[in-house]
Amino acid sequence: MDILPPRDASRDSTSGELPLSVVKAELFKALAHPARVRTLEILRDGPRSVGDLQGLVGIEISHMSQQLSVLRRAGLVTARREGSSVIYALKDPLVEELLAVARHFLLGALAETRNLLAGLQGEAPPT
Amino acid sequence: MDILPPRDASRDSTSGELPLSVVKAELFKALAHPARVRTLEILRDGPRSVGDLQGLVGIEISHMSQQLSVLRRAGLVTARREGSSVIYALKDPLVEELLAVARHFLLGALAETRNLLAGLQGEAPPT
DNA sequence: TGTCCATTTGATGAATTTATCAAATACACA
DNA sequence: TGTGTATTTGATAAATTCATCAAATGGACA
Repeated sequence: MDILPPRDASRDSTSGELPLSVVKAELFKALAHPARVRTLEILRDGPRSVGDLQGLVGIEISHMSQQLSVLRRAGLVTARREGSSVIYALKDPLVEELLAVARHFLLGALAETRNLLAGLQGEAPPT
Repeated sequence: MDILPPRDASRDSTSGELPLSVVKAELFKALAHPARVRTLEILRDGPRSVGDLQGLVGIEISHMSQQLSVLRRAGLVTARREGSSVIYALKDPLVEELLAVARHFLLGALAETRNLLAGLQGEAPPT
């Protein structure tokens, strides 16, 4: 991680946003895995037990539990115990909105070129 | 990365979204670093050269260039050469919206408890 | 052409994340 | 209490990302 220098407060966007950008990065980090995104997408349709999620996401149960703990720590989901199983749910409707905005952005990008993954454009800087 | 199993298409959210979740995760990965988030926040206020960004973000120039290449590959920013310098800009207004939604989510979470980083809650599953 | 400035690329070690396995914990129920 | 099911935790190797340095590239301009 970077060690931030004295800090240049000359611009507006530089003031008071240093910690926020770190926290935002943490949030995005929590979203930065296919299994976690899938999990949130599934939870959009309603609460689910760990076992259910595991089947739908298609990863090993202990891995599922680890991913859920990442989502929990980021405050993206809540968990409540129900009998012998634990039921997870989205914590905030803004999580759905975050996914929706991401989807719109990607669809827009796709409409224009098709290669976020293959990376044939946006690849090299202007020459 | 996970190797996805045959796939369970019994639920709606499971159909046709497997690749999208991977691409979304790529997008969030591109956002998952404080320097990159800062960079985008700065670019909200208008286009900037690499040198300017480097000063404002406060990381080494070659590191700055690397981070910009991550943002470029994710389609979050555009670059154009102007004389001897390269000017970066946000590519899509939805990038700003993504940051705004993230901020709202975090402010909401903060209002309720204060520990995404320290992780004193959302830490343990229900017992 | 040669030199300077701006930016990118490549190489590399350190740090972090991912995926897997084994073991622990929690609860239900006989 | 003991057994079975559900979930979490801990350990660990493999993969990825980060940060730093040195070298390469591109353009401006003398």
